[in-house]
Amino acid sequence: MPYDFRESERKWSTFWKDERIFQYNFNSKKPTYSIDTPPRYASGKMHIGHAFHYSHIDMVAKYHKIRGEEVFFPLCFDVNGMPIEVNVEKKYGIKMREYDRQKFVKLCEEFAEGNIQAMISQFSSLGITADPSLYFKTDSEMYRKYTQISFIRLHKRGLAYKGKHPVNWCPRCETAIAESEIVYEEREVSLNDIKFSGDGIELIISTTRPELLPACLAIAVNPKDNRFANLVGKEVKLPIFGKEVQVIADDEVLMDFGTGAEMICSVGDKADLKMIYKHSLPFLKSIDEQGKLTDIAGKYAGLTIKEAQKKIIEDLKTSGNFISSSRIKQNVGTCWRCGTPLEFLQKEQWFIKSTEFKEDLKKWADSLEWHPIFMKKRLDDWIDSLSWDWVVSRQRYFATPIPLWECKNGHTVVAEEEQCYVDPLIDPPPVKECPVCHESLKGSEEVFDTWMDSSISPLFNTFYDRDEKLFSKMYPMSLRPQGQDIIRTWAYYSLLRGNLLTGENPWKSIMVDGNIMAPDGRPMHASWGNVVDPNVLLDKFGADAFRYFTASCSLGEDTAFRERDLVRGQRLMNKIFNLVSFLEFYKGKQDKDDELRPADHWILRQMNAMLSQVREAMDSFEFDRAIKVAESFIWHDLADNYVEIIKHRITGSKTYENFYKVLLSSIVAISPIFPFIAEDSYQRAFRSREGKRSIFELEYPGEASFSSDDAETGERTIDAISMMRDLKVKDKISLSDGVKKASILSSAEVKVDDEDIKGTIRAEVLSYENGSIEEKIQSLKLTPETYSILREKAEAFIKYLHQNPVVLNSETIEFEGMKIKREEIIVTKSYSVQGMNVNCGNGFCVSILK
RNA sequence: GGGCUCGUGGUCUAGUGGUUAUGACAUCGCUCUCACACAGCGAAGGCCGCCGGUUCAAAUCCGGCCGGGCCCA
Repeated sequence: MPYDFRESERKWSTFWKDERIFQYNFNSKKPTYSIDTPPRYASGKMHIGHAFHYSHIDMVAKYHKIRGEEVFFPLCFDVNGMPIEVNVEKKYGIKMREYDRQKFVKLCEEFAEGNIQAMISQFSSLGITADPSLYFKTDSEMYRKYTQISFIRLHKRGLAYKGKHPVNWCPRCETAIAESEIVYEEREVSLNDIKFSGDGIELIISTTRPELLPACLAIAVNPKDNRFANLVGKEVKLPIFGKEVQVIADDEVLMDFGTGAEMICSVGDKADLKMIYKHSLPFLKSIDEQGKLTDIAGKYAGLTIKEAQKKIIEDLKTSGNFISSSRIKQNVGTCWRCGTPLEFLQKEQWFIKSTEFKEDLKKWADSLEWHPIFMKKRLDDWIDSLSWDWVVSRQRYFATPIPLWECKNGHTVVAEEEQCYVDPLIDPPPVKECPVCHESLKGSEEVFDTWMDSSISPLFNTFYDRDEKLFSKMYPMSLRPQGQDIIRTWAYYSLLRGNLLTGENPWKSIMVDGNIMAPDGRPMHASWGNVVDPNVLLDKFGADAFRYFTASCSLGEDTAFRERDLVRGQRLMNKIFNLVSFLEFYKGKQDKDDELRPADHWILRQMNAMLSQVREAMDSFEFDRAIKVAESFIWHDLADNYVEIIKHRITGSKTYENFYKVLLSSIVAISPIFPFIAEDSYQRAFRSREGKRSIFELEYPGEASFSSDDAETGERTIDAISMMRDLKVKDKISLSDGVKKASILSSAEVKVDDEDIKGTIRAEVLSYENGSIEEKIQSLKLTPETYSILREKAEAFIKYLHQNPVVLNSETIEFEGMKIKREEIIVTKSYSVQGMNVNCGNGFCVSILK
């Protein structure tokens, strides 16, 4: 009966849950291995990318468990923020900003909660055993409390402050628009060339926004641009307005856009914003919330953007400053609701200081262990590129409220720590009135950037401020696993917050994962029709097969989805099932005493090598290497060769015991990747003797002792047997049929295990023959060391050896004045034996006689 | 446009200076063989994206180009 993975997966995931196999034990004496689980965002079903990431994380968790560590792997969900708001709007056909705020938040909470249940069950079917006893959700009061407290602490230390920063603003809806609410549209706009003049100089700039002329702060040119080389640093006058601005150099100015000179205004777009911070220019407000020009626009004040644009162009024409205009295509950010082009509007925002910690941040990042290492460079580059502090306030509903109250004069009162969790729209301020101007206080309507919540996960997980003793034991955590796309957010902000609040990095190492692409190599998009549903895969191939695929992807690299890897995974799963069936079949049928034979030593040697390679690979998060090594051992060494050789003697107790041990060790080694078949095998064939409830309560196997000499003989025996079996296949002799004679043909002595050969091949006799065997050099290899000594003469040397094989009989070989040791040459010979059907390998040939 | 990254048989992939480039899936032979036909044995299939450089020697190091991916508050 073949392996029923559906039944097995159902059974063991329930078993793990009921028996709490993966529950963290706070009283354990084992060292803790803690994982800062990415809180899964609860906006909908998990897709294949999530399944992929969490499978990797789960492999790490299970691996550390069998390495004897107490694994802290919380089950957690992120719910704050816009995607859920948008989903709720869609689901109920409502608009957030036109709906009652508290009711809307309730709908968001319910929506998220509904998804969470579905996600927990998906985790479970993937064999991901994140610990429900360590459950958290980022909108719980307990969690938000620490988001708020951490803000209060940073505020007290002067690290949180209020300043001006632009937000995307829809002048028609009169509201802030989040980045992800922006719809980019290609529109045709006018690019106008306008003449600026100064003290004996003149230059022509290009702009699509002439109405921002009154807010012009500077003219920027590229320092490499010879056309403007003599103008940098000089002052020019704004046409119409007469104000003097400086010509500055910045290498981000595009030389081939328009005339190569551009206005820096406050604030037309993101490029302007960067320039303003970079060159410390002031913020001017030339457009107001309704999209009309402000007082600084002088006679244009009160005009709409369109009107002002027309009027200013007309006036520029009159004054002779208008040179020309051309139509270009441009991506314009528009409001998702009404399609109005958005403005960048300066508003009061809360910041957390980060730019002054740039050098510290790089040092902190440097003291983390990165997997893979190149991901650190991305963070470093991000840090280097920072021009302004972290803006933490958002004008939205479903997130952690900023714990403060304001009076009408703009003074703020921040909540006391004891009040948290606090909602200033509901709860009263800690003082009755503004301590500065005695005006009444109003709760802030703003909420935190959701990264404020997510980036305290390592603090929350380690009981920061809740339990000093636990905190000092748990912090920093062992590992932060995360996606490459959020290095600049989650990793960066967590590193900043953790260090600012505790003076220490939040984790010891970080593992950064790539993405799963569609089979066509592009990202999966519903609209491209290339999405692969993980549930379909689980039903068709099973969770272990899916995990096999995820293991075969190198950490940090984007990999196209490959169903064929699931095919292979499923086959390996069945291979293991059948090996266990074989063991079970012979259980209790041992009726003779025996001794370990060379092949047994050989399999132990191979197993040791496999175990240490898998360990090294898993220690460095190289799942692909781990699965490859384990698979090759199980499939080829164990199943193809060892099982064949012991079939004739498994009724001996030592043989059986050896197979039992090797098989169990192999299954334990692979259990983090193949948890279901591993558990199933354990329960079926090993639990009654091993005693532990689950395979995950066993420890990673240690080194087995073996004799090297015997292992060598074993290897030759394996070679001889596989060549002989091959001959049987070629001669169409059934493998179960006996043969009269099996022969080893060689000119030199060959040490093999006669009994195993006879037993496996079912030969009556094994004879050693020194017949008329012709030896021919099949291939010659030099060790790399020899190769580097011989260099260009290497090929000539190899040719010489081919022509004069006799010299290989001496210890040292002289060639063009150089002496090369015989042992530096690796020779493979080919053999032929006249009149006989033979198979030849490394050092000898074999034949069989029916 | 910038940073990082990837580009290897039909498909996907291993391989960070050396000799005959790894494996999987698919394909084609031959075998129901007593754990497994979800298997075994064998075969075919590659100027390692392109161009140039360094080197006795490059899939591998360097530069440029072309194409894919992530990120750019």
